[in-house]
Order: sequence, then structure tokens, then C-alpha cells
Amino acid sequence: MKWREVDRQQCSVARALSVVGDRWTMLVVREAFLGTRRFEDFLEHVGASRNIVADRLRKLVDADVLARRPYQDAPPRYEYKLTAKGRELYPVLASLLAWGDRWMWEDENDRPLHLVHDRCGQRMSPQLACPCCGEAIDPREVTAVGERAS
Amino acid sequence: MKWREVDRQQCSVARALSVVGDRWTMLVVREAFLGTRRFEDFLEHVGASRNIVADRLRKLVDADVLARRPYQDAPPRYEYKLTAKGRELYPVLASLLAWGDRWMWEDENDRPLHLVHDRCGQRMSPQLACPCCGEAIDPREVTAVGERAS
DNA sequence: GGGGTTGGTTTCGAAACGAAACCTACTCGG
DNA sequence: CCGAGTAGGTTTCGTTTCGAAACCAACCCC
Repeated sequence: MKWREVDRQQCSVARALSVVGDRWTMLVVREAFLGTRRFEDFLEHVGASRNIVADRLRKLVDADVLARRPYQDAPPRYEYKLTAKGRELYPVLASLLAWGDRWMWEDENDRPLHLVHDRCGQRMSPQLACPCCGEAIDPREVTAVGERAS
Repeated sequence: MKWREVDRQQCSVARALSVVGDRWTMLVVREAFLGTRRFEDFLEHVGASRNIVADRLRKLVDADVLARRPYQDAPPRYEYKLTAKGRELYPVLASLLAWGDRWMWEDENDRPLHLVHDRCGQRMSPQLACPCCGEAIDPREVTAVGERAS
């Protein structure tokens, strides 16, 4: 199977990755969450080359994760903003951030970015909870049902 | 910047993706969470070709996400199991699953896999919560602090 | 000793990436 | 009016990675 065909797997993880699983794509989404709107700013902060950033922005717009719209007419200029679908990627990004914070730094004081929860004022590392009972989720207490045909 | 150098970014998301951001890698991790242990089973379920699966397993072992150990001596055979570091990728996988469930199916009844929280017995789609106050997280109520030098 | 099983490595053509150059459609300053 | 600058890309072309198939190795059992 080729990567381009991964969206045909009967698995939501595979299908999600068919949209956000290309190299650099989640870094483009990260920038969008940090407020980046313009092509040149994505280019500067994501770190990929021009043609790759252009390709990823186009694919994210095609997938309705970002919306592209002109913010001036003459000369024509565009901005990219998260859609509702894109904003719902927040848990994916926050989970990657938490895992990277936990495992990818020699000295945790070097970490450049922290999240603060405005409601309680605390620095936080988001955790998963069950929406119905509110309890923190332990993977061992979760059962995957009906997983596959084989 | 080349993708191989993405772990040099001063960003936990980028560094996390330097480990699990290659094509197919999160699908290998998905399989590990579903209980797959052996090479031939990863090969069958992940969908990538042999050399790619071998490469991703090797890189995940190098990154201490999976551990490779023999389960018999003659002939030599190996199994791959999640480490503590690997098990902590659960939120990333669960978030991708939830997003894929939400956005990647025409008919949600076609979704092949559901998660059931054993403690409360309900089918669930995990959500993020603040570990200190227990509230569900709204991205608009989270501030990113000290984001970057520029 | 022939065939089967498991866990890979090698090979080689195709696709994706990456850096630099180029293009377009304007602006502004002189 | 001319030249330089800016924003947002596309094109080109050499390098890297992917992907499918073939091959290899170390055993087992019959």
C-alpha cells in the first residue's frame, strides 16, 4: 500500500493521518494555533522550504482544516485561518506537545513554551478524561471494541 | 531545513514529530497498542511494505518507544512491546482516533472501532482536561507562554 | 533434503523532498 | 517613469525516501 492510499484503511487513525500525517503538516497546524496567518510567516516558523509549505497549505485548505481568504485586493494577498475542523485538532497538538515536553528535553528548563489554563491560572500539561464520568483515562481501563475483520 | 533536522527546533511538538512524525510510524504505534507484537503481524496490519515496517520498528526501538526482545532462541524470534515512553503516546493516538471518528466518515456507523471506558461502561471519545482543576479544556482558555525568540 | 515459517536485507525504478531561481502583481520613493 | 521592495507563490533539478519484489538466513518438521 502506498501512503497516498492510507485513507482507504477502515481506521480513523489512518484516515486522520491521511490529512495531518505528512511531514511538516502538523507544524503548519501548530503555527495556525499560535496565530500565524500569512504565507511568509508560516514559511519562517515552520522551517520547511517554500514549495513544501505552499503544498501543505494547499492540502490543508483542500481538507477544510484551513480556510484561505484575501485580506486585501491590490495587490492580492491571502491569509490562512483554522476552520472548526482545524480547531478540533487541538487535542492532537496538545498531546504531542505534552509528550515532547516529557521526553524530548535533557533539561526541562530549556522548554520554550508552556500552556497556562486561564480558568485556574496553572501551568498545565493536558490529560485525557472520559467525557461521561470525568475521570482521567488510564489506557488499561479502555477496551477497543470491534477492532478489525481479520 | 531538512526533515531529519526537525528535532533541532526548540519546540516540543517538532521534537515529538521527529520520533513519531514519519509516514506509517503512528500506525505502527497503533498496532502496538492493539496488542501486536510480531514483525509479520505489524507488516500485515500497518499496510506499509516490508522494508518500511522494518525501518520504522528499528527507529522506534532506537527512540525507546518500543523494546525488542527475543521470545525464543532457536530459531531466533523477536517481539516488540511498548515501553513506558511508548505507552505515554496514548493521548496522541486517542486524539487522532477521536478526530478521525468525527471528520473522516461519511456514515459514522461504518466506523470499525470504538473505545469503551471500563470504569463507566460507556462508549467514549476522549477529551482533554486540565489536570489541576479537572475542567474540560477549551483552546480559547489556554495561553501559550514564552513561545519563541523571534 | 525439501518445504515451511519468521524476520529480516537488497535492489532498483518511482515519488517526494529541498534549495535556489524565477514569476506576478502590486507599492513606494525619487 | 524607473528601479527597488514586498507578498505569495511556481518551476527546476539534483538528492532522498518510498515501495514492490526478490533474496537471504536460521531454524523447524516430515
